[in-house]
Amino acid sequence: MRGATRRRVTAADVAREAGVSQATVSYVLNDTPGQTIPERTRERVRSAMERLGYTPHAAARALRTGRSDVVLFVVPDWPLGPSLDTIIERLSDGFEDRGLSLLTRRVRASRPLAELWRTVSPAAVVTLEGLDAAEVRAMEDAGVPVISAAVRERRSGDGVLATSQLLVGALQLQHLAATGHVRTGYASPGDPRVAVFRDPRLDGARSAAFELGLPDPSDRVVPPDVDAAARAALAWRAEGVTAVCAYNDEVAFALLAGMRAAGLRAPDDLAVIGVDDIPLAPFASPPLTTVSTDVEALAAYLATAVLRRIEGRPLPAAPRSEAITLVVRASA
Amino acid sequence: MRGATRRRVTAADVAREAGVSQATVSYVLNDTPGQTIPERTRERVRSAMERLGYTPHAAARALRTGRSDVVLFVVPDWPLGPSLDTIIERLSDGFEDRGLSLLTRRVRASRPLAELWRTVSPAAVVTLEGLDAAEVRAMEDAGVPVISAAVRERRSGDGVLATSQLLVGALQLQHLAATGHVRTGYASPGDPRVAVFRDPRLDGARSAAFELGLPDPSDRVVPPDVDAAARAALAWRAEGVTAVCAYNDEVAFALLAGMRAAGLRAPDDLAVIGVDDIPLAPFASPPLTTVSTDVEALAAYLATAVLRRIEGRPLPAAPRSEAITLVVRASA
DNA sequence: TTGTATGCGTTATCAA
DNA sequence: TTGATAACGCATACAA
Repeated sequence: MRGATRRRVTAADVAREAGVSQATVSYVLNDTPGQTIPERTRERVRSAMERLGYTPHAAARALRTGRSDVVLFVVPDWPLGPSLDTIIERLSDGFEDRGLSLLTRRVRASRPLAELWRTVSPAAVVTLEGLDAAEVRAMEDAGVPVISAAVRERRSGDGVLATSQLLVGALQLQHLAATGHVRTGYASPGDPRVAVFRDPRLDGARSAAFELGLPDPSDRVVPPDVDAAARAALAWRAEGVTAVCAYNDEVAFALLAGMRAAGLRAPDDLAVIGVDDIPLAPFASPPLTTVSTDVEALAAYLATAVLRRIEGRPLPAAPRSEAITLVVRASA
Repeated sequence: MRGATRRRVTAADVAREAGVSQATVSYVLNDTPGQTIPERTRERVRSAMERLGYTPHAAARALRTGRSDVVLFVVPDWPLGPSLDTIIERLSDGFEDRGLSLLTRRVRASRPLAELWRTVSPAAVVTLEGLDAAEVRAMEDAGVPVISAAVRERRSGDGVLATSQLLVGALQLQHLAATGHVRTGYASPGDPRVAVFRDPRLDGARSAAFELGLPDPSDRVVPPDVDAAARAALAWRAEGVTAVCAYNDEVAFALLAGMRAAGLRAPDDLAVIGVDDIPLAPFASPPLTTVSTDVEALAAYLATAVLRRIEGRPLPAAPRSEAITLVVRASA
């Protein structure tokens, strides 16, 4: 039986079975507007489809319409952590019932995308970073809506959601200030690729410090290594720093571990505040105080934005700024 | 300008530009074997492609060949943690230069897949769970290779990689036994959907205990909640348990946090060993001893298996059993 | 060595 | 209310 490769069931087969023309099948399949097909016929066609186990062929449809049922999600190369999963999951969920599939593609940052989207002819393109303007124009010209959650900075214009990383950093520092800290540190991740996120976060912390009349946060790299983290912690202590904003929760975990190794305790010797509120954050020792960026909201926004643009409807109003929440636990 | 939607560049355009027939373009594009095309012509065609910015249309190609450039990765609904990312990333990487795209789709367990693969006509289907046998047969009959990393149990036959979860559990318990523990516990996750992994792992621990003449591990649920975890830890202590195998590192983190809350210390009051060796494992307090399942190897195997089957070549020998490694840190 | 012609399964235009 | 029929862009059997 191997390789018997039964021919696939086509719309023509359904038509024959239902005793109608193949065009009619297409009409009832797509509820083509402007076609008046009596319920009787529709029913006949539908049951024929059912009986034969008909499934429309995506490729044929795509060839004909010039648009596939795929939404291309271009993900930059940087380590993004668990938030990415949330986004992907929410997007897929949102698309499933509309018959759209999410094609996720990690791409080395700012590599030309032309080949990718031209071959796939996606229904839309979603990205996290701000894409090259010329490239966006090319896609839009070709009729491919581009929805981008620019993380870098606020930009006006269609399809751009401003996720203010500045606010994240500011909120961290404000919390530290509110709990009485004056000299602060900023724990940057080892991986340089995340600079796109780190820079604005650090800037946010910086300006918050400035506005509060506090000294500039002292920036140090905290790599995912206990010893190195310990050294960083000690160095901060030596310069009188009493609290540090970590780039994200993973960096915070590393720092906490380093402090433990160095005999330092949080929050008394050094307070630590993270970003993301990852699932393990409550289980840190001590439980991690962090800033939650509500990726769910971001994902939800992206999903509806995509759907709206595919349907040619106007974009929903972007959430004023992401719902950024302080989650206070014990570490700061 | 909006909606000017320039017609796309087709192979015919390239042919015209290069002064050859469309067939020739196709030949050089695909290095069609059995065609002898002089380098001169090839070059002419290639430069024409370049000049016009030609990109083959995936849909048309798929329609013609009956096979798209998409590899469908069917992921079950259970929470899989960071290993999934690794698998996805490795698979995508492995496929990229072959021009294949990974289409990841989370699917509520054991829902019929027919609609999905029939519409997409993927080059192959990769799954983690054992799929319904009839469904697998249907796909293979339709010429779609199915590669599945069965996690449930060892099965013989094509395309099935046995990932012995039994061994994982056994290794955990053996380590605890080797470090002098007699009465042990098993920390199950709160989410019931992961039973597919949990059951064999627990079974593995059980039989290892049996073989060593030790009492059966005492199974308790440790939900992702500090208080509940604390209660579980106390309960274990009360029954004389001195060490527990956690279902995975996340459960271990929760347990460790619960113990801390209950004033218990690892490994003296209760030793804890996890599974997965997640990136944060070294930063646990104390650093987490765990069993690493080497997803990299699994992913690598899956990737080459897919490629081989697509090319119609025989499957590589499955790794005898996954390279399962004990990573000893401080918690057990 | 290259070109011609055909069909893959759909959708959409136009007649009937 | 429905049915022929012509693309869509490409791969390939066959002819030249």
